[in-house]
Amino acid sequence: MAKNLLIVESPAKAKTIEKILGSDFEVKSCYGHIRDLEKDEMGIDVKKGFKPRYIVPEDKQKVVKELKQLAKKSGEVWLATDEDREGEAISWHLCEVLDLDPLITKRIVFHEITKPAIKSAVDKPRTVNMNLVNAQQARRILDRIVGFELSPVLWRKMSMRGNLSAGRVQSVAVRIIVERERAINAFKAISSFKVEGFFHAKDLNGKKIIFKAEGSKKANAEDAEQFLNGCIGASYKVTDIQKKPARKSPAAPFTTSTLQQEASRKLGYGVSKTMLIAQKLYEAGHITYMRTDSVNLSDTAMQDISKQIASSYGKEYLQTRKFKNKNESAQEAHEAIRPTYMDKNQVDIADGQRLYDLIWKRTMASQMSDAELEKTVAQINISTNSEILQAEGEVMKFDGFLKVYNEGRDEEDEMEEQSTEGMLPPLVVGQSLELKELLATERYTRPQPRYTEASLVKKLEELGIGRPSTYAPTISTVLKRGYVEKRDKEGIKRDFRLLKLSENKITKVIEQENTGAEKSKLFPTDLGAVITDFLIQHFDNVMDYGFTAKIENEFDNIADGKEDWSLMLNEFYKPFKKEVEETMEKAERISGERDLGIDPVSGKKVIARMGRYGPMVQIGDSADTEDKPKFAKLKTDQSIETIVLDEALELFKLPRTLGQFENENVQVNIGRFGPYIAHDKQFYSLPKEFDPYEVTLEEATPIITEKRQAKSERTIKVFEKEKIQLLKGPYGPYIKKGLRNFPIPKEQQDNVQDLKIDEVQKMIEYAIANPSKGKRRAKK
DNA sequence: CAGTGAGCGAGCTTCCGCTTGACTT
Repeated sequence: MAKNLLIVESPAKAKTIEKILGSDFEVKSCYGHIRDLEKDEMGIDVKKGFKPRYIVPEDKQKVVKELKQLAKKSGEVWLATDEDREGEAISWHLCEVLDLDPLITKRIVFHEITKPAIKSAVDKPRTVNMNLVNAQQARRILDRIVGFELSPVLWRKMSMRGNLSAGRVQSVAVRIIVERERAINAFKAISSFKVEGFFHAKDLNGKKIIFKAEGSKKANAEDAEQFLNGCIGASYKVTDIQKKPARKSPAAPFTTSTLQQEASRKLGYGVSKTMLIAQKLYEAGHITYMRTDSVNLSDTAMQDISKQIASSYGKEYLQTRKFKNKNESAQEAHEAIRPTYMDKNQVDIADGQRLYDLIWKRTMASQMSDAELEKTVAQINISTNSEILQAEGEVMKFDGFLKVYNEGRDEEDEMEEQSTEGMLPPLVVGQSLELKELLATERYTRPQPRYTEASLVKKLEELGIGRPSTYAPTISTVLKRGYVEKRDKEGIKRDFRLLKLSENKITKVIEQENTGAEKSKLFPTDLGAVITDFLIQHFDNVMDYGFTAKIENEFDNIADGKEDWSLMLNEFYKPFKKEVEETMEKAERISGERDLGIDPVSGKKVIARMGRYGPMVQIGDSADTEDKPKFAKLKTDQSIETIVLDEALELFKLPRTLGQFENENVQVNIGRFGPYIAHDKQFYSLPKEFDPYEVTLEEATPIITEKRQAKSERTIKVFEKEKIQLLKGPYGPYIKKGLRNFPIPKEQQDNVQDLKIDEVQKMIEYAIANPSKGKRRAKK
């Protein structure tokens, strides 16, 4: 008898399931969705009740052809795609393509790839749930409508070139970044003084130590000074000691989102890197599926984990738990991310060990005992004063899960928790204390931090926007479109005041701290900001943070058979399409224009706005044909929203034409690598002792001639058309193309004079294709 | 590491969600 054909989404799953099911089944994978909407005219017949037109995309035709052939010669076809909206739709598309009747074709689901789960699924097959399929179609069609209607509006209204796009997920992601940036810019730091007393004491071994106690109030400068004055000659006494037990519980096992966050915090990985490595671990069979929103662990996994905890750490460390998903939008088609075998500690995957360790530890910890702590709070009385100082200490009584793993924290959470963990010396009520010093330190409130890739994912997940499979691609998209940039920001120096009472004398000092420095954070570009404002202005419905949650609710109703999908789409489409048409017709070009003031030299208006080539400042009116306006590009750390008149005017000082030398203009400018002089299509970097805003023609010409001389001595040959040079270096000849250098193979170094352009091209291509050799040389 | 910046207009671009490909040395 012919084998039955069982179809799943992932090929890695297919292999495991085939082993479990044995000889009755052949298990194949369809590699996710096999059909999608046609791209022409949106692939939707709006007038015929939003009837979708599906096609098999180019890259899926091979898979579909194979499945068709297999289905023909197989016994029964079983559909085992994931148990969520998308999985249900994939099953239905398979019915359509493989010519199966969805009313009778067997459809099974399981949340975990274990023998009992799959066997019991096979025992009770159902059929395709068309309501759920319709909910997916509504989701797909709505996303297509939003994306393919909004994007052309941007093409029409934006003067800047590039592939612009908008969509339900990406546009809100950009909005989050833009609004955070504005909150940071609008933030005004408020300072207050925090009082800390440092006291001498002895620890259990009689060793001298110093411990800290804090005042409860935040004071202004005057009050702080007055308080310190009042403490001159005071004595200090312990008046109360409270001990409280505390517990700490482990976090749930990883989902896609929490894995991305922890890998970012602990390993510094971007979300794409995390997913790439996780994919490799999954394909090698080391971990369960990595695109999941579920925190569940299978029973067999729980047994495996329990056994491992008991044998490695002892029974007292074991405390099993069932975690519940906090996220309403979760569809939980898979398990949490966990190792497939807990006794496996080493993985042979490039870059995979550290991520695997993280997954292993988090999984172990999730089923381990709570950590038990004892918190001690001591009150310290000041004889001259009603203010009370409080010392806090924490002692670990039982480490529990902390033996294995402690979850990292975001900057955002750190701001709220000013933790004072640590040990206190043994203290008794009534004990007198000797003061070392009393400090009143000026502290500033901080704005919220900018998002990292991972904290943006966390935010999107909280809003129910996007899915585990799309978090990383969404971030890539907004970066690729130039709406958002990932970069570092240098901090600025800030003074803060410090009052110190020591040996009954008060001293005042001003110290400096660095503030606002950020690494690898997401910043909105001007392009992202102006497009966001435009979209909010005209399409506030779609741009609303609650929009996805709202339509998800309706998709749920469709899935429950309580709502008709084409009616739901129509309800959305009518006002949306009207707004699209009105905006296309009436809306002004997107410019983000801001008045900065008047140029004192020319008396003309200075504005900042988006131009054809990006954000810029402009002096004078575009319509003025007599006296044409002047333009200058913004620097990378400047933006239309925050630039001020003086900064704008500064930009017009460069590039500066100094005059002519050898009948060619001499210009100074600041480039990516610092100030430079441009002359006769050549660039010469400006020595540090010269200021680009001050340097004169007389100073510049010697620089040109000297550098040219030095260069000519080093030059062997120039292929001018291609801007490729052969140069002499201390280690032998090399190729210079633009700003990059490339090696010349040893065998050919003797006859560099005779090299032809195509030979040199080949060397460059080779060097680019084999970067390892270049790197080794560069390191030395 | 230049210069450009308005609007017109061929013909182009675009969404979200599911899954991994592999023309060659």
